[in-house]
Amino acid sequence: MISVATWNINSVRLRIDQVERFLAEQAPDVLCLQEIKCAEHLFPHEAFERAGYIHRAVHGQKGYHGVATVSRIPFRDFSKHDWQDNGEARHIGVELLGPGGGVIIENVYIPAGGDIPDREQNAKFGQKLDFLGRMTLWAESIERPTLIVGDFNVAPLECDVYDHKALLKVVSHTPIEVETLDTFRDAHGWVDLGRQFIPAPERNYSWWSYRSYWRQKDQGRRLDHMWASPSLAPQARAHRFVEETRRWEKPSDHVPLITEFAL
DNA sequence: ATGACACAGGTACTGTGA
Repeated sequence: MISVATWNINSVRLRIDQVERFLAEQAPDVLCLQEIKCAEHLFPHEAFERAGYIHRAVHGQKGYHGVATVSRIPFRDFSKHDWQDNGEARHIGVELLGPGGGVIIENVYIPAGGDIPDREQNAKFGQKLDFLGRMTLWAESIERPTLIVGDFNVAPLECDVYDHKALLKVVSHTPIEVETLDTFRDAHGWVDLGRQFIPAPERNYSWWSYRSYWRQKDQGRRLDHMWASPSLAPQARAHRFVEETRRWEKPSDHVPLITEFAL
């Protein structure tokens, strides 16, 4: 059995103690982090080394964004895509060796997309849709069993937000984003493991704003996802959101997801 | 009602998140 986790940590240096606690308590074999917010030379390699996560692939960037995949089972660096073609560090892919050998794990941080859901008025929104468009072209040619995880910054289903009607014009839940994400899903037949194990319309939010009003009212969204290739999905045995981390002191605004595979 | 918070960089305040 292999377990894989994903977590938008919102600064890995600020929250390295929480990462260590999570690794000690949940013991995933692989952890994919987004928004590490540092260049690779400032990544806290020592803490992961001590915890037994001796295999690491870091695609960092000064100040913003940045992703990293750490593991106690061997992997090799597989790919770093720049689906915006602007130099931002939003993806890293690894290939598992040994247990789970041959499986590709893609760790992605899809752009948030700014405030206004209109590419004419807001270039960032267009960049988000174009990022998904380039991912779709890429997905059409995938030939390996693949798990893609991360902060997708889209809550696709009505039950993935606290108020569907109120959020139809809010970036992360607009119809054009959902359609664009659906097109990406269909390009490879990705299986949404979150909804395979926690079927709609059950609540399973992964993100709550830092603004206290939204937190107190449980106004969350499901922005983080784990999707498996059709050939890999049948091996998934369990899936959970570790919601308690959102109640830790000085938490990330996202919580981790974990999937266990019979590999 | 779309406000409220939090991070890095750098040391006042901006860019970013979503």
